Amino acid sequence: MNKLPQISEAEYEVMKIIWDHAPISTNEIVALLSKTKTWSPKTMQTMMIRLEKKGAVCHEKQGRLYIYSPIVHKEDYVDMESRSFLNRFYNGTLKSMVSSFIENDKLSDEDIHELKELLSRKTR
Amino acid sequence: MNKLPQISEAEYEVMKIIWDHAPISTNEIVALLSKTKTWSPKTMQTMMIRLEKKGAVCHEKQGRLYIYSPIVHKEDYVDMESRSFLNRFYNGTLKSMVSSFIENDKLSDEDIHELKELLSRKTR
DNA sequence: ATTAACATCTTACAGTTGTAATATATAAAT
DNA sequence: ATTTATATATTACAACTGTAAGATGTTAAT
Repeated sequence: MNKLPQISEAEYEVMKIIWDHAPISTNEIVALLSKTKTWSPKTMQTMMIRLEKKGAVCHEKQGRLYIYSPIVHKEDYVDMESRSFLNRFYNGTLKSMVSSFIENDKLSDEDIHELKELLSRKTR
Repeated sequence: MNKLPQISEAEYEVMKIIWDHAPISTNEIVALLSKTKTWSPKTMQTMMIRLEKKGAVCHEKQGRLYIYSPIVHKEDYVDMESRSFLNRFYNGTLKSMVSSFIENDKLSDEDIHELKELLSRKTR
């Protein structure tokens, strides 16, 4: 049961690219991130280095280029964050969160309908 | 639409006490926090000062004692954090989160049943 | 009046994060 | 061979966080 590293918000944006496109070179990461972020390539590179130091990703060399791959699994990470979030704000349960959303009218009738659909489908 | 301050994880623990017990003195905050935290009272006081600087709480004096009250509303804050969390990890929708929980078998039959209950109650 | 308690105020310090700039090494171009 | 381009490595720096310790001021006790 290896503990997952903590990944900052900006680092997480880099992780998403790596998860979706690994194995992927530094340049490709920069190109993809540039589509949505205004960060300097230097900044992006700092993220990659930090992610590697944290054990979230690794790289292999291809000539002098770095090719990155994830070590941490996305599902595991999102899972951990979700549990942590629910613990912090909703007594640790999804039910509590959904309940609160309903109470505070955060959900449209449409949303509620879709959720019921989802749940029904699961109960065979 | 005043922007909410960012409140760190440790600061949030202090906020919870203030939300639940305001108006509340420094000493009472320390006493209540000590039940679950091992922090030094100095540390707790630092949190209070930072929360005030951020505009999350305010105080009035009673003799030389400080009596704290929240400025930021808990609902608003949890709301913001929830939206932010969903955006980061679940495309911004609760549906996506619930869906993922179902897919990954994070929910017991019991949980699913209760959720359906909740949702049904709301539809009229 | 002094002193002891104690509340608040000021300062500290290292780790993380956001956000790069500069330096170095190496491959490509001429 | 030299210059140029470019990838990686090193360094920077301030804000935020966790975690307090020490200084100062004020009330309470003697």
